[in-house]
Amino acid sequence: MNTFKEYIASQLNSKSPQMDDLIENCNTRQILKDEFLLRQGEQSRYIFFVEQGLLKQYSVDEKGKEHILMFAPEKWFVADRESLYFKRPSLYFIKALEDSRVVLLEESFINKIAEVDHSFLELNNRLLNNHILHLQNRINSLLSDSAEERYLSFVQTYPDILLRVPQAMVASYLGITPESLSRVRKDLAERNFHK
Amino acid sequence: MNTFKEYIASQLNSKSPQMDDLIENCNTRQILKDEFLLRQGEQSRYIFFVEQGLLKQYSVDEKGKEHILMFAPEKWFVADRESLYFKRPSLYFIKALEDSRVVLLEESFINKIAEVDHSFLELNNRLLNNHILHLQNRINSLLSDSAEERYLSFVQTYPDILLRVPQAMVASYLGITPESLSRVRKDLAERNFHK
DNA sequence: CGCCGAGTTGAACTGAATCAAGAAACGTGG
DNA sequence: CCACGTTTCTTGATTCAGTTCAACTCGGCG
Repeated sequence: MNTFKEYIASQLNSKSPQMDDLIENCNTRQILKDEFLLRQGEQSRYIFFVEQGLLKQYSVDEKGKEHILMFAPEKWFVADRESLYFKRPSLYFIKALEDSRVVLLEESFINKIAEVDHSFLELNNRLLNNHILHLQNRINSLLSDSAEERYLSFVQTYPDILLRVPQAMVASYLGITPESLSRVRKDLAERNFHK
Repeated sequence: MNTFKEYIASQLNSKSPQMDDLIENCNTRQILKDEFLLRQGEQSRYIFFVEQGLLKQYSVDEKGKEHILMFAPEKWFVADRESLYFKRPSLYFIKALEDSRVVLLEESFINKIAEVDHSFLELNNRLLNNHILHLQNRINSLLSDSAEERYLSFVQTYPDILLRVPQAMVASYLGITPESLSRVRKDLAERNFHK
């Protein structure tokens, strides 16, 4: 098991029956590989928490090319905050890369649970701050680093995800073509070999 | 005038003398062009609110090249959340591009003011969400768009900043060289002229 | 005047994209 | 267990967007 309830319990030191109630009232959905949780143009109503499986958030440009904004494996949250929070049609898709189990959290959930347990706000804040710093560092990496450097730090940061998704998706996350990633890997392998 | 107090008042509908107290107890600093508010390697203690002037947050890579993560004009917040929130040495610099007046907010300020006025958490949340969506859209733009497209959307989004900073800094924000930006602009001008 | 920083322009170069073809890996049904 | 098609990955040849480096222009300002 790897539930939302357990995750919250592990992050918060307090417990209460009312909180358990709230958490158990959330919708949990079992979804299949390639199912959508959100489509470009739709308005998103939920923050998603991944209990099991793997999601991707991505955009599709005019030429039909995918650009992956994030992968969300177990214990991660994904949301299109622009759509959810500012009630605008979403620019992004969210789709399952594996059969997954996902908890759907309405926007009001945060407020409700915060009423019951004030330390939850602390957690929420930590999560938001953490998200921001990751995005910031990714921007910095896109501005500063070569394709190879970005690949290496991806391998460092997400070794688990590397093994779970096709190479072409890693390329899309890094902002390069699958062909380029293949060559980057070839170069690295050769340089490693000749030591 | 263009104070932090006024800004908060404009964003919140409630007012209280205790809140005014808290706000007035914050340090405000007058800083000169080219002064630093944060250096790479230091640990940041503050969220900065710009009352007047203009800041930039940026990194410097091994080759000494600058990469601008954000500009912060009047009424904006800047912080290195990685450093502030997670107590790590900062990867970034924050520096004044003009003589500026900046309010220094300690991390605890958020908690204190939230105790006094609960609707402040709402505002804090809106700001964090807003920040996240901007970062996300910028990543998407770096993944999807050409230099020219990124320049055009910069012009759209920050027409004011465009006029206040040297072109080379816009280039650094966009992730291209000053020479490239010069050529992008030339091309745009020519294409506009021929019809 | 003459200098200085900011911006432009040119020519050569390079990292990554594109297009096209082939090789491996994989699952599925016979 | 093999034969099959499908999706994934690699490789090569070519093109292209953006970089690099160097020289030059321009406008302000002492």
